Amino acid sequence: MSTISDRKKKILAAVVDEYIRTAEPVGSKAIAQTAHLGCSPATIRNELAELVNMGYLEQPHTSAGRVPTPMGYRMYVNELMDRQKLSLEETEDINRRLNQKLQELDDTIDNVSRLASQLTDYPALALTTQSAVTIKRFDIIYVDANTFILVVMLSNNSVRNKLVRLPISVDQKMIQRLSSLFNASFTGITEDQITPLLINSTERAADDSMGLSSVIAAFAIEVLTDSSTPTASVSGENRLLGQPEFRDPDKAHRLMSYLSGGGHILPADDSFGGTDEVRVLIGPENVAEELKDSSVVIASYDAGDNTRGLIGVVGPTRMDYSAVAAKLSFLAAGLSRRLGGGEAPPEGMHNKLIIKGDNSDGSR
Amino acid sequence: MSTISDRKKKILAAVVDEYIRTAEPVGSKAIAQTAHLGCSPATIRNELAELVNMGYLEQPHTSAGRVPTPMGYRMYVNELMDRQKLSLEETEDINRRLNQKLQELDDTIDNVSRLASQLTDYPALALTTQSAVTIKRFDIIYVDANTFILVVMLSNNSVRNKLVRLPISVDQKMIQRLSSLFNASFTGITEDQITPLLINSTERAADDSMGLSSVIAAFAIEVLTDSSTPTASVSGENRLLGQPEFRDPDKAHRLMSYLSGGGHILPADDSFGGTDEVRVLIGPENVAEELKDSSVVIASYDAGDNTRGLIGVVGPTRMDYSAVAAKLSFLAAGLSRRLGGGEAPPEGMHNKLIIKGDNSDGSR
DNA sequence: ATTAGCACTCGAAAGGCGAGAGTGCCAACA
DNA sequence: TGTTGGCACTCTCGCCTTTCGAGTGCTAAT
Repeated sequence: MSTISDRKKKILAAVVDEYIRTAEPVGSKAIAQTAHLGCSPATIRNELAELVNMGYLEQPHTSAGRVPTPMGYRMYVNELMDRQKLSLEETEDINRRLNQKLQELDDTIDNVSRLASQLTDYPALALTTQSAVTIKRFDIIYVDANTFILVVMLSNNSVRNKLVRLPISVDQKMIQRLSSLFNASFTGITEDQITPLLINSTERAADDSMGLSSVIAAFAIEVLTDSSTPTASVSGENRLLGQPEFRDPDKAHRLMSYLSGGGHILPADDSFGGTDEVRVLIGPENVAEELKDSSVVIASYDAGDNTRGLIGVVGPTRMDYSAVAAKLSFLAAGLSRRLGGGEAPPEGMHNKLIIKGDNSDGSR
Repeated sequence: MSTISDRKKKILAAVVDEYIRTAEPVGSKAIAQTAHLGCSPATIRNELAELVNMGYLEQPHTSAGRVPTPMGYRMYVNELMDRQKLSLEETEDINRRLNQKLQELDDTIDNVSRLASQLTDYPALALTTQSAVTIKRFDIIYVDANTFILVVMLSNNSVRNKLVRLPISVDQKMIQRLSSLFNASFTGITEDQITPLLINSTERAADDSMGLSSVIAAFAIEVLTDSSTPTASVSGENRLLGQPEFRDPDKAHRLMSYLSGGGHILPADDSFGGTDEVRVLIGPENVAEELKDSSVVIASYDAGDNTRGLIGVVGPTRMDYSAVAAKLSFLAAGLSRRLGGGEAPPEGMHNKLIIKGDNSDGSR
């Protein structure tokens, strides 16, 4: 791939900036005015023609302005765009919302996606890629002869409970016995270590003739699968309709349906790097067919207990990458600080914004 | 209001049915064929003209077919449409899904709205109008010197928990003392009965010099407010885009934004009647400006503990009222059976479908 | 009261036209 | 050699006109 002159870069950046702003193909004249390089529209036209040849730009039709190609966006994201720093108001706003959100019930993942969507004004989704979860503690609370409450504390420090009602009577002794037995033998193990054998032995040890053990074990399994199954939450699909590229209802419908289905945004294979890395996937770089002409910006955060969470934002390729990346990065850092175990930078501090993308060759 | 001939009713019904099916203005010829009354298109034209005069129909423009007015739909819903019974497959499908859904975590409200949306293929929302909730049981589980778990069982039989971590150490005795104290004095009371006075006395009784009581009380308050605050869950907004009347992206956007905001669908004033009543609000009968040209079908179910839940479906006025009402009714009955305390009819049984609407005078 | 016939109306789709934005190229220039 | 003004050209978009057809309203006959 041939090198690219400095002036071309400036022009390319100007085209992308302008196109992001207006959503209209941008012409030579406009660039001559906005990017203050001392040269005339004619010169710029020559440069533009070359940028088209190189594959960074394209024209919708012969006599229209230029529009960035995915490759153009890629160049822009990797090298050209100014890494936005958020204003003080913005950072304060985000922190304030974060504090407020996380205080509410810890349906965190819903809140995170909603927050991301509100901040960026694009549809957003949050997901956790929970790794192996184990039970840290197991308690059973006796309510009355037919009722007890299971309480399970997981290795990721979330607590789950379930109310169990029985058609038969159980005495308090039995519950206590079961409680301590489960607390002893079901802690520290992963889901697939809960075997019928284990359940059986517990049952015998507790002198449990009524099969309570299996009910309880079922709950343990349910909680563990549930917690180690990655869950997704999508918010603000409707914001898609604000974007001119989705004026076509069919197009919008397709993408929205895909998203509502908890769309799998990530290229499954690669593992995400460090916390403060932001990944950008542009148009055809996406694996999902439905996303081939949209872009996705993803940030990753430390959700504690070796769990990583992801926040993603979906929009047209003509997305405001700079602003979105900055916001997501900051949001992710904030979440890591609150949820993660590690040594996070103090609040309000800007992390260096590292943006990575698909390392596909530039071919189209 | 003058009476309306029998044949007119049949014609009106035919118009609405056909329009619901095709979304296109329906002409005299089409009716002559579908509704098998032995008369010619010309006769039907005369009748149609009168129906227009009476306000049941209108024409988009002079030489187009007829389209029902809200008043026409109202007549259709109240008297004309055949109360659909669901097929056996459909009822089985719903029951199956219900059983499955409710087994998963009891984020029931989300599941209910999602299910309603899937069933009807319209956007749906579920809400609970929780009444005064009290605490039934209060437990504190000691984990370690700095950690304990609060477990609260509410009068509506849901159980909430919270993990509390302290910068200071607490001994197990203290926790036990607090647990039994709270279990004694915080049960059976509503949120506003938790006064600083009460907290203080608990604090003193427990010999709690570290203010643990207020932390715990804060949780109690949080849970109670949270549970008695009505919450809404909206699903399937995107299905709106499948409807031809929402091909205009702006229109779609407006309504979707409104819905996503947890739109207040109900006319606030009136209390909902019995469980198995389905309410239909047509176009301008809606209070919210955003819904003035859409329709809403609402069913109510018994969510236990004197709590009523609502399931609503939103669509164009040209909505398939019959099918939607039948499905929602059945769904609501199923939910009542599972969640409610009372004497519900057995599974699979069809309840009589009672449809009520706005009792506004027929004026436009 | 119903029906067949017919002129009429109006919107949707198809074609034509002009304006304007933007290009590509060329010749002149530093 | 790179830059610039000039100019003819291209293509879309919006606007107007025309055509077509579905469906009506009215009238006269049954």
